[in-house]
Formats: sequence, structure tokens, C-alpha cells
Amino acid sequence: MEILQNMDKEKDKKEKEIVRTFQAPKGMHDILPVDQPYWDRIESATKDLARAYGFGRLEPPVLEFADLYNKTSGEESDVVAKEMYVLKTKGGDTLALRPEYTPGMARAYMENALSRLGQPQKLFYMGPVFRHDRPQLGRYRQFTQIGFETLSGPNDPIYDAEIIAIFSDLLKALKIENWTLKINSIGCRVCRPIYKKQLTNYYKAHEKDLCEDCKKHLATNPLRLLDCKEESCVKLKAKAPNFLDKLCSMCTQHFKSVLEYLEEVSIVYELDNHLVRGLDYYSRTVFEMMANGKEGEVGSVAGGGRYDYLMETIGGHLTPAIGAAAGAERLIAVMKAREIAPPARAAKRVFLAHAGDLAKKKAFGVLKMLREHGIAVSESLAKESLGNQLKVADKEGISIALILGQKEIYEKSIIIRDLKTGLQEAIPQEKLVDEIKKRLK
RNA sequence: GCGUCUCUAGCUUAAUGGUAAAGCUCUUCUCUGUGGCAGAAGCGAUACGGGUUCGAUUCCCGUGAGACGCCCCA
Repeated sequence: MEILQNMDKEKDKKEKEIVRTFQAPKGMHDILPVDQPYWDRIESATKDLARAYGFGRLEPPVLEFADLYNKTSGEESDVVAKEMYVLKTKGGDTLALRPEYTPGMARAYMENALSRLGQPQKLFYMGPVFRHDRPQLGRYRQFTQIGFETLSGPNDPIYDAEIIAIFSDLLKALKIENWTLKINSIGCRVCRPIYKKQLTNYYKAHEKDLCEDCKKHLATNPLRLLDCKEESCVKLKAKAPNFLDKLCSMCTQHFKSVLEYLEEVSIVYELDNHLVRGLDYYSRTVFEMMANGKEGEVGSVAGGGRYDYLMETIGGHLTPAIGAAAGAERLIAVMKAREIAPPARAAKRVFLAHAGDLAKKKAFGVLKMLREHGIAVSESLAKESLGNQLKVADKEGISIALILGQKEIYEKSIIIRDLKTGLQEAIPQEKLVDEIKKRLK
């Protein structure tokens, strides 16, 4: 006997080990029912804004050709070089799980000739993206981006401001206050090369004081030196030439207008001439929204910018475009850190309990009938005791219970019980739907 | 990719170099014709592997997982 028990224990252990190997992969998370209210809130806020601003949803596939990202986001960028999930198909194609949406949106725009539907095209999306990075607070390997993009149309700064306004509204809708908009312009293909050269020259003169990373970036993307947090590099930053002084007149005018539009709708911004962003395709306006954190809060919750040259790099025409994305998990992290509760879902459900085997069978039919009438019904029909069934109803916070027993079946009636007051009455079954609808109002 | 810390039931926490205690949760019963309360019972854990030791959950090493920070980003 004892030996048998020991064997059972051994067996249990082995089974557990097998289960343990199937954890969710690193940085991937289950979104549980308890957290659903946050997601519902974010999804509905996003859809409401899309409707209000006239954006249509476009969902490109999760997989794209890896080259799409290599060419646009930049092979040197961390997102592509270090964090992209790349896979080879049986047919020999090299695909990538999208590390961001923007290139896919541009590709879809071109492939489906959306320009023929009118310009600009205002599009939004909401879905998973993947980056093989080390997880930490507000950062996962699979996470959810919510983005708005305005593609084509005139290169008008009003679109830049509109995108920013949408994200400002999104934060407002989620009751997230106390955030900072950081904004900068990184010029166009006319003025950026000139600035880059000046910047390179400046840093070359101080190369010995730079950190290793910056030495590397100096050759490939000198703008990123402005973003470095190494102490010695930070010191050099102070005297580095300021891009805002070096913008060409077109870019200066564009940027000035963006800021004026923002002022028009009372969006407060903070100029940050070190804001560069790690993706190659950006030009002119770039921005980021930071939740001003107490500890336990993620910093950046949304970011984006203009990418006028992206379409060109994948074989399209020069097409002005601006867009941005927010991280849903980060928004939720901020909401949780600040104890912003999403609205509790209205629990307007009824509960159906049975008493006895025959009633159990009939109750199954009643359930189906009620649900066909659009009434949300909970049950615990598998429990035999009426008491235990009502216990479940109580735990779920339900206010109306229906009780069906032998007696009611013969009388073609059903008991409707108010769980808050304890008052109950038997009513004819054919009046049940109307009575429930009346009481739920 | 680099660094720091953590690991006892589903959750929160105890304890000990002698094989683990509790609260909450969950299941059932008291109570298959009436829930909340109460009482009782039950399920259920020292992440894994190795070392030291008569004996390790405790000490040491490794692995794993997680959290957080850096880089970068949403």
C-alpha cells in the first residue's frame, strides 16, 4: 500500500515536470479575464476616437517579408538588428513577425492602391507586435500597439498635430493625466545631411571621450549620439550643434506650424532637441509621450513621427505620412500604478437554478431559450444542491435568480427571486422573458 | 546583449540543519425546494539538479523561471 502511494507520488512529480516545461515563452503573457476590463476600455476608447477623427481600421498580417523592415526601419536599428523574430518558411521565404506596424501599413497602402480611395488615407490599427528583447516593467516580447497613421495627402503640419491630438485624447479617455509631450524635428533630406556632417565633425573632435556604442554610431547614425546616457557623452551633448538651429526654412516652417496647431488645441509640449528615435524612416516631426512616473511606472507610453520617405524606400512614390503608436500594456501599467479603475462591467445577468433531475433537464432548455432572447444567463446546473447553486449566484453578484423545480414544471411556471431583497414569486413561463427584461431595466 | 535581486500551496505570509504552519481562495458537508453568516472536513507547496552533511526547504555551486535596471523601444 505504502509502496503504491509512493509510486503515485513519483508519477505525480513526473507529470508536474512535464507541465512545467509548457510555460508561456519568456516575455509572453496570458491576458486573463480579470484584466479584460482594461482591454475593453482601451479598445472602445480607440474605436471611439477612430470614429470621431475619421480613421478606418487596417490590419496587416502579423508576418511580413523581413526585408520590408530591413529597408524601412533600418538594418542598423536595434529593433531590426537585435530584436526581430525572423523565420524561414518551407518555401524558402524569409519572414519576420512584425516588430512594429508602420512598414506593413505602408506596404498595404501601396499594395491595395488605397491612394485611389482618396487622399489622405487615415488608418488605425490595434494588435500584437513582437520584439525579442529582455522583458521588464511595461516591456514584453509580445505586446500590443495601438496606432494611427495619416498616409499621403499634402505634407501639411496639421496632420502631425492631429495625430498628436488623437493620442492626447486617448490618454484623456483613459483618465491618464500628468504626462509630457516631447517633440522635436529631425529635418528632411535637404537639411539633415548638412546637420549630420556638422554633428559628426563636432563629435570627431571629441571621439576619445565617447563611449563604445557612440563610437560605432558615429559612423552609421550620428543622430543617436544625442540620445546617449553615458556621462561623458552627456557632457558633450551640451555643446553639440542644435538641430533646431540648422533646419532648412521649409522644415522650420513645418515645425513651427505643428507647434502652433498644438497650441490652438491647448496641448502642452516640451521641445527636446535630443529626441531622435531609433528607427531610420523618420523625418521632420518626431515625438514621444511620457507618463510622468512615480516609481513603478513606465516612461514612454506613445511615440511616433513623420516618415515622408518610407514609401519611396519600398518602391512607391514620395508620399508624405505621419503616424504614431501607443503601447497598450504600458497604458494599462500606468492605469494600474495610478489606480485608475476601468468601469466595472455592468453585471446585468440572471441566474437559473434547478431543483431535481427532471428540472435540470428542462432548465437546459430554458437557458437556451433565454439566451436566444439575448438575456445573459449564468448557471451552475452541474451542482445538485439548490443551496450551492444560489451560492454561486451570490458570489457572482447576480440580483435575479430563476428557480425551476418539479412543481413549477407541472404548473408551467418558474420562480423569479430578487436576491437583494429575498422576495420571490412564481410567474407563468411564457411571461418570463418580458418579466426579466422589465426587471433588468 | 549586460547587470542586480528573488524563488515555500492558486494568492499572501510563517518556521526549522531533523521532511513544513496558517489566513484567504477553491471543493464538499451541516443545508439536493432557497444564497450571503457560521461550523466542520477536504484539495494543495519548499523551482530543478548537484555538493557539504548521519540528515538540506534551510548552507554552497550550477541551471531554470520571474521581477527590476541598462541599452533600445510602445
